[in-house]
Amino acid sequence: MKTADPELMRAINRLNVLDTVRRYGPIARVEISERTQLSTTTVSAITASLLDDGLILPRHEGDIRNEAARGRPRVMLELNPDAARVVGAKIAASRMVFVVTDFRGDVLSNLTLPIRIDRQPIGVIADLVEDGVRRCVVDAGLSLEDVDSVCLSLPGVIEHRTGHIRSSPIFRDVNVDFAAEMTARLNTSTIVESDAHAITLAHHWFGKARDLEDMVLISLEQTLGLGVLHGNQLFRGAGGLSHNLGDLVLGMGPLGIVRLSSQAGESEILGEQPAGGRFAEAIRLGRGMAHAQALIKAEDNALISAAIRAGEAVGVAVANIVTLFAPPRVILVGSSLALGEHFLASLRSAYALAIPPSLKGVAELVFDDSTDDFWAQGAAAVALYELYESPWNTTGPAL
Amino acid sequence: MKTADPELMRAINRLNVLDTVRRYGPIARVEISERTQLSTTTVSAITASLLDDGLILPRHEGDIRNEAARGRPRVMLELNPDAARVVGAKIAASRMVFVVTDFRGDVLSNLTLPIRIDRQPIGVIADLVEDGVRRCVVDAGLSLEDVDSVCLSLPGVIEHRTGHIRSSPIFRDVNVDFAAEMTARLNTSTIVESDAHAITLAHHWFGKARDLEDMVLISLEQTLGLGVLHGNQLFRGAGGLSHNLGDLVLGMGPLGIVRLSSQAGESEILGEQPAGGRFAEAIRLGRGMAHAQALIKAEDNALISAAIRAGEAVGVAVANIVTLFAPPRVILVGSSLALGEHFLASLRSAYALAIPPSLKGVAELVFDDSTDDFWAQGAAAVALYELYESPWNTTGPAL
DNA sequence: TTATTTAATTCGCATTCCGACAAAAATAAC
DNA sequence: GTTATTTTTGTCGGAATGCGAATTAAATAA
Repeated sequence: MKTADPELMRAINRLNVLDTVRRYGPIARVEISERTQLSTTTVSAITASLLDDGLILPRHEGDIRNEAARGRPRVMLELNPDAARVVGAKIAASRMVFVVTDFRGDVLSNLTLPIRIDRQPIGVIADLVEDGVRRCVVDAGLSLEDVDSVCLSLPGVIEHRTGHIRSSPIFRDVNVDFAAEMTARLNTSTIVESDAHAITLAHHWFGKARDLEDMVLISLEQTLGLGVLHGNQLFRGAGGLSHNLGDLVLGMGPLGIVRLSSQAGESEILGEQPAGGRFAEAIRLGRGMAHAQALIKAEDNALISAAIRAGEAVGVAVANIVTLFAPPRVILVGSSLALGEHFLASLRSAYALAIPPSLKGVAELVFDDSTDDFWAQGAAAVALYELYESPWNTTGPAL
Repeated sequence: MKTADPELMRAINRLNVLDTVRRYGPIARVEISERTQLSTTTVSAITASLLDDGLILPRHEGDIRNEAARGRPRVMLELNPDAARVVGAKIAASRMVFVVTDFRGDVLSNLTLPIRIDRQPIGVIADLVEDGVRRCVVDAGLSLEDVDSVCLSLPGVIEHRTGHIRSSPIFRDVNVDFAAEMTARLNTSTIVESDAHAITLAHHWFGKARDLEDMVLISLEQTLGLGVLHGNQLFRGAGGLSHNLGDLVLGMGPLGIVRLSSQAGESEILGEQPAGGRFAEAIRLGRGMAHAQALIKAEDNALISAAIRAGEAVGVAVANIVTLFAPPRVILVGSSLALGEHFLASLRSAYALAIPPSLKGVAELVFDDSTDDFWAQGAAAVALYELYESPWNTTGPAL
């Protein structure tokens, strides 16, 4: 257990204030005091220190005051966008998406590389990632020295704490210390995180879970992932392990184990397509779901039944997750949502059937089809959060 | 978020020291300092305060010293057993078990009431519980005024934080504020907790998880419960909700939803027995599993196949839990373990099939058939933990 | 009897947060 | 235009905390 000393105390309160400024910024000191339950004295001291470190700024321009406002006007504080830059990335099987954001998480530049990297050797992938990061940083008018941290998000089982990729559908090798590899290549602090966790934080910071401190997110992509937010924090399993939902067992059929991935995995939904055909080509390029959507509109029966089957499987899985975590909201994201109403309807009805009566109405189902940029922005948020936590001026006490 | 002030700091460190004394006591101050990473100065100050409050005692008698020990001898510290008394209880459908423990969690007296309370009105159950607590306290040679806290553990969905019983197989009513009801009746601070959580803490304190800070426990009784230990703490869901594993969906059969409880619930395993028969009578008295064990030994084919079916279902469920939490150990407890080798073997093989290859070997399966007393002792531990946490001398600073 | 070794305590310092008060900066009243 | 009022922000001293250095305590070894 971590020992509680004054330093930890300050770290906690600093993070608390900083995060309050992030969430509710521009915000006056008095309001920070109200929200954090810290005394105005303490808030003043901490904000002074944060101002001194250049992490926040007083807002002068456009002092919006109420008409009837009396007394000394509030000085609004907000994050200093220029306090840091980070890179967030979503690495998927058929594309990589990079964003550079400022200290607030606002996107400065983005870059999509539509490259199929499936099962390439680690060196090739690392080359491509390195290239993407560098190009995106240049696009933002920056140099890598200006970047404080990089967070790469990928599908699979990612051990954030150690930087290892235990297993990922896009890696041929297992148990790669990708964080160390990329830190060395970029000469910039680099961390890794599950893509599901990244999009979970994205929704907590910018999306459909800003108002919640507990929720669950399920990502339906090539891999099926899970993110659990618990008390405003990502719930990382025992060893920082992420969850691989696709491995969940839905039943023991006559042919053996039926896993969720075999019903709702991207490749299983799309099925075997004749090589060289237009559909197969679309899949190879990562446009499989978009193509499937078009085919479903044209009433392709095989695809429609696959979508329905997948929806049922996911609906049951979601119900099981809700049974375990009882979150107030479940957000579903990922490319499979593009399958359309057949998929969603069967998902909803399977969920309604599978959810135990006692939990009926506890969890709200929300569907979200964000762009890949949003995922990458979430990865950036992971990097930013670690910056917020890190002690900035370890060089002696605050003045 | 809780604001970090010196008071919180002290509370954290006090709890840390106290818990270290509990776990490793009798223990010298130097060793506490090593284990907690607190300075010897701080440990001295905190232990002085704990001694002052009478929560710990120096051990004089039988100073076991190493032969070759030089220097000033260590003063061993241990919990003061008389610092507090608590009552822990396991309330099940066909019996109630009470224990009175001292501050260390050692059992002073125990009492089993083999009463069937299934679905009785709340008043009747409360009467019986009140009676049991009072009798067990008297058995320990105490009066209720000597008891600092009572913790009642029951099956079902229990909201520990608010003291409400959301739903329980032994309650006719739902959403009962049982903690308030019993606090009023006993005139003693009373809390409620899921029985699965109680036995989870029992294993962490006294049983097969003393060495772990993360683990998962699955209880197989009338109700199927789950306890998750995360960082030495019980993981309580969003609203302090407990988990009801029986509601997990294992598959969509031709007859609709197949829930775990329909395969592995106690009543489903034992099946419909002819009313008035010996078996039915045994079930009514809570001896169903013992009876079943005897029948299985006598090669009752219906029961054997039920046991095998249940084992398969539980094995799959355990694999799914492991997929989500990746704990280093899973402890299985509960009356259903009495089904014997057929059940265990099919559980193990289903687990081996269902566990994803990447997680093979991550979790160790441990079976435990503790007495009901152990469950009740776990409930007592829940009560004790809250005492450890609570600020003892809010009356001014330490001297 | 003296030196050595280990454990525990005392003392002073740095840090934290907080309450009371004072300064700052605006509007409202005259 | 000057003064009073209101609200926000900063300053100062107090209380509590943990830590490092030095000191005391209590035993064995020489």
